Parts: sequence; C-alpha cells; structure tokens
Amino acid sequence: MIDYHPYMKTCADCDTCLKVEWSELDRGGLEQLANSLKTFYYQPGEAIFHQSDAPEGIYCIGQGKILLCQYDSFGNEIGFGMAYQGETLGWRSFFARENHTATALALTPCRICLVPKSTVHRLIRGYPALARRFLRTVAKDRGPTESLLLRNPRLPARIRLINLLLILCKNIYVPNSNEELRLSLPMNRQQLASLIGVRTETLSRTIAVLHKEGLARFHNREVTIANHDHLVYESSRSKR
Amino acid sequence: MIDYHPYMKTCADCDTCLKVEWSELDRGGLEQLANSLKTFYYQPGEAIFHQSDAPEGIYCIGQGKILLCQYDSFGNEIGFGMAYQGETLGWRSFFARENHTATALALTPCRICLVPKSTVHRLIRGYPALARRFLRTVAKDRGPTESLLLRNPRLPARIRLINLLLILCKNIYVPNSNEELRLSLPMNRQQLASLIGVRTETLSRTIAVLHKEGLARFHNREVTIANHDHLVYESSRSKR
DNA sequence: CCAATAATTTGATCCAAATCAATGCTTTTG
DNA sequence: CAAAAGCATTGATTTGGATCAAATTATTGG
Repeated sequence: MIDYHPYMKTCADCDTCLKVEWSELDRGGLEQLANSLKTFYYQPGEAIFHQSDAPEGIYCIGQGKILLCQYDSFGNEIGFGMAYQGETLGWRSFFARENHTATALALTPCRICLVPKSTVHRLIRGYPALARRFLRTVAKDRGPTESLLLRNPRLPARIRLINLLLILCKNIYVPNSNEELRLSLPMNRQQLASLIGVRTETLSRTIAVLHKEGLARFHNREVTIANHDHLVYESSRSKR
Repeated sequence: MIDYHPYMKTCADCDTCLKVEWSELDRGGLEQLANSLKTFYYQPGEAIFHQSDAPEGIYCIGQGKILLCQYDSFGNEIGFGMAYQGETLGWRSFFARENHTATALALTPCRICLVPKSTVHRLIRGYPALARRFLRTVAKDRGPTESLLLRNPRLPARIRLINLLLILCKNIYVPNSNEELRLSLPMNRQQLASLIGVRTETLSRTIAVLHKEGLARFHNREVTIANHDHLVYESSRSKR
C-alpha cells in the first residue's frame, strides 16, 4: 500500500468521487474534502480495511474492484459482496458507529481515497443534503437482496451461479442484449465459490455444465454470456 | 385492518415511538408527527405493506411482531427477517425511493402508526438530526449479518436453527444466563423453516434432535432454551 | 524456458437434506 | 362436541452437493 497523498491534494484528479455522494457538496465542502483526503493504492489481495477494525472514515473507490468478505472460525474466507469504481465503501460500520464487520479486499489494482472520519462528521453536520444522500445510498444497498439470490440454501448451485452472473452483468453497461456479453471474474475460484456458498469442486462442475450447454463460456477468469435471456428466464422461474 | 385514527391524534399514547428515531424531534416536530400519524391495528396474517407497493411513509411498531418476507415465483412465502415493537419499518424502500421489495406480515396482533411520506420528507428536511439518526438506523440493520448466519448453504440446518434461536434470544431481555430462557416462536413451522432455508420436515427433525439432547425444549410455538451457553459455543465453532 | 508449486478440474464415494408418503396433532366450524 | 380441515411429525427413499483423492492446468521463481 503506497500513500500518494503528497501528489493528490485535490479531487479534480478524481472525477469518480464527484459523481457519488460528495456531489451534494458546494465549493467549500469540496475543498474540505480535497484537503483531508488521503489516496492509497492497493495491489490485488491487499486489504483496505479489516473485520473488527475501527472505521477510519469513508472510502471512495476511484479505480478497482473490491471483495467484501468475512472469515469463519477456521480462517476460511467467505465473500458476500463486491464494490466497484465510483462507489463509496465502509459507510455501514461508520454510520452504525461500530467496528467493521467485514474485510474489504482489493481484487484488482485499486486507487482508493479515504475521507477521514473527522471530515465526514463535519461535512455530514454542515451539509444536511449530504446526510440525506448517504441515507439513500445506505438504503439502496443491494447486499440484502443479492444475498437472497446468492446464498439461499433452497436454490440449487446452478441457479445461484446464474444469479451471480446476472448480478455481475448488471454492473457493466449492456448496449444490446443480443450481443454476447463478456465479463471478467476478477477473483479465484475459491472466492467465486464462497460468494454462492458452494465448494470449489461444485463450482467447477456447475461451470462445466453451463459451458457445455453453451449458456456461458468460461475461460480462466473470463466468462462470455452467450444467452443472457435464457439465464434471466431460468433465474425467474426458480424459487427464492 | 381497523383504523383507530379518530381516537389516536397524539403520540402521548404511544411512548414506544418516542424511544425511536422521532426522539430527535422537538415539540414542533412531534406535533407535526402526531397530527399526521395514522394508527392501524392488524391481526396475525394481515399485511402492513406488500412487495412492489409504493411506500406510503414510515411505520412505527407500537405493539406486535412482524415477519418480513418475499414470495417466490410459485407463491411460497420466504421469511428473511423480523421486526419488533419499538422499531421503525419500511424505511429501506422509502429512503431508497423504490417500491417495497418485501412484504411485512403481522405475526401477532399489532398496533402500528404510519407516518405519511409527506410528513417524513418535511421532518427529514427540517430536522437534520433526524436524517442522521435514520442514517444510523439503516446502517445498524442486522439483516445482512443475520442472513449470513441463517441462510448460509454451507452451514448445516442444525447450526442455522441454533443461530435463529440465539438471534431471537437477543431480542428479549436476559437477566441471568443461568436461568432457563423461554421464548415464543410467533409463527408456524413453515415460516420458521423458511427463515433458515429448510423444509418443514427438516425443521421438525432438527427440532426433535435439539429437544432430545435437552438443549432446547420445544412445545408448539414455545421454546425453552435450556443450555444457552452450549448453543453459543456450538454456533461459534461453526463455519460462516 | 523449465522445474516447482499452486490452483483448478475431474472422478468416486458418501451424507445431509429434499422429496414422497403416511400418520398424528391442533384448530376450526357446523 | 364431533367431524373436517389444516398443520406438524415421522418414515422410506432419493439426490445434490460435500468430501476425499487423483489428475490436469496455471503460475511462479530460478
């Protein structure tokens, strides 16, 4: 983790952050933001924050993909969500005034800005619109809904995998549903398997089946969604 | 559903509501609240709101227990959370500005106040502290965490049931862990089973085992937790 | 570039929970 | 209060995914 703070004193270099919650700020607020921001770079596998750490503020993902995970009593990593460029991170525990209940792992090289807690507190108090905007962010969190699709014991592994693919599809721009959709799975099979609550062997076999059926062709960490409509159809016909 | 609105024009009758988010309001705010409140009474099985309804405001549970559920494509009810007296309800979709993604069912006779959306909007704008307080409420929501304990396909049914019992225990005051803990399961076996993602037959068998082991004695819709510590121990030793 | 190592896939077997079927209990309700 | 209906438990069988083991494919480091 390298701190580029000395070179990054302004948010002008980082237009992603202005597209998120901070867009509620005026010139003065943005200045406070820029002056207190710390920018960090992470390599895949590095943690942005750890379970049971006290929150240091709110993170703003300028670049990269992040896995949210927990560890069980045997040290196994269990992924339960992802975060992307242009999203804020770490708000749940910050606003709940609790320690982090999850670990955030960089999956790809990441550029992430930390807005220190003192700044967030000041801005939230000074800009009621910012508080309202964060209220919307927190309420809009898809985590709980996704978990019903990905980690439901009553759904077969195949449907859970399909649901995961569909959720990942939503996070990339889809110009035309007729075109083949290519998306990267920026994580290893263990992490992918943990997201849908199966063992890697089961994931492998399920992947092999979808591949043979021609619905989604897998090659290492890339998938080509050949028949998006059919995946949607199959998912919609299943239980919850 | 009976509207007792004519008899309940003030929040003074309903001290629970003052213990929740609305306690951030001053005299004027509370007056606005009291003047626009509508109080409804529900019998077990009645819905407070339905999946895909547009939110009408925020509900305040004066009395009763509520099941949050969804329905799959075959009409099966899948519970994924509960709400209790002294909690607010329906804020997620309200603040996300989306239609409800869940149905709220009364499990016991309920007294519930609806704060109409126009009032909530006005109060949220007029009282920044209220927005911040709701931010905390939304962030503190235990739903996502609980779902990892209750609906994790990698956990055996036994552990998921134990986790459910422990979560239900948390919602009642526990004076002394040595004493036996009695708690009611105010729902049928189908609903209980859906909360931990198993079939009723499996729930029955799992209940029978815990009962025979003397860890938790079940009788109809009542459980007596005989060995809380052991349940905690077993839960903590399991995977996530 | 190749050996060493790690990650992934494939194969064989086992087991927890689903399913299907039947019986025993509670609530309703006439 | 008894019959009917709905709910809950128990039994027998099946099955999807876990587990254990081995082979194959990637990745890393010399």
